[in-house]
Amino acid sequence: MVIVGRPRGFDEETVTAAAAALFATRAYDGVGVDDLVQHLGVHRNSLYKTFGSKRGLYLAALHWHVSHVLQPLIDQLRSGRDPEQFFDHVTRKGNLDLLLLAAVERAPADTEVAAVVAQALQLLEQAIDDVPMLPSGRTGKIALSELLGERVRVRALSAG
Amino acid sequence: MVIVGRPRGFDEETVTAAAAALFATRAYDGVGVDDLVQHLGVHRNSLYKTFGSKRGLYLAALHWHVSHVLQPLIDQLRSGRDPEQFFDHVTRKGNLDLLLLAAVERAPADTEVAAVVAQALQLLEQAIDDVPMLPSGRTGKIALSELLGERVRVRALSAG
DNA sequence: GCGGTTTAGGAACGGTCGTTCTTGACCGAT
DNA sequence: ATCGGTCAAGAACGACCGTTCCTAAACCGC
Repeated sequence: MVIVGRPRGFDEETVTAAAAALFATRAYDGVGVDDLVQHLGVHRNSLYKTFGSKRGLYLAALHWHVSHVLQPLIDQLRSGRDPEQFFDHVTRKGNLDLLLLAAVERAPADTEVAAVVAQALQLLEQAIDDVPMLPSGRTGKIALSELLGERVRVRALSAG
Repeated sequence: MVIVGRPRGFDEETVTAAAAALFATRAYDGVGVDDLVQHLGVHRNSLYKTFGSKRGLYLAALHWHVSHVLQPLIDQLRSGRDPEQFFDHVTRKGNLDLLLLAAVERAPADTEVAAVVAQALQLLEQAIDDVPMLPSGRTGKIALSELLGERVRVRALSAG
């Protein structure tokens, strides 16, 4: 495979990460392609050439979020050091927002999103379940629900 | 005040309830005025005459949901009988979905929605807090978070 | 009946959506 | 230098959005 033609002036992963940040703030339909073009600094044509469609970019951003944000947090939790910091990163900072929005808003309308969300939730649940010395009677499922709900509350109150 | 003119052919509260049901399934931007006209059986002009705008109808639906769905559930919980049924109505059935969507998706973009959501969450939290014989160490805040998160999980997995 | 008022029914509006097309600049290999 | 290819830039597309306007029908008080 020989590279031919003008090289692209943007880094695909950087753009994907920026898209993830944007999709984490507003609902899918609330983020226009114009917004993406403006915040990502990449032209429409390049976006469509690279990701195919707005949905393609969203799916790429969601996958990136799971593997480059959630997975490191999971790894950190599994390392056993500072489980409190995991809680903080997830609830206080917005590291769960894209997954949360995807679960609540997109998943019911997009089976592919639903599948990614389901897998991510499973990963999180399992990781929490494997934490030693979890208070008795508290499964990973319950602890994860508490995490998600806590973030819902914080997010809802953060505006106004 | 004397009534003059053709009487309306629909019940305002029935329409509001139907709108609430619709807004509970999809995101705000995902529900078009055409959808509302079709599912509610009321024509555009009447909707705009009655509620002013799509946002006005949404706010009416949200208020109705809080006072006619959540409040009765709260009252039932406070009555002390069958607290398990409260949990079931809220998580298994969709009785929390409109509030959940409003909290996650609308509240950050609409301060009036945020205010209604904040008050509703406060009501729920207080009601749970006042339940006697709550397991020690479990505040209403934590129990409500768990409720919300559980519903997020169920909702995300219900599609696909 | 009649006049006044409100609803019902659609057509129509400007704006914005996601997407595509057109044009020219750019780069690597020949 | 030239050709083949990709990229950048912006205009343009049809479709749909929320909203408004216009006309006819239905009802009340007189």
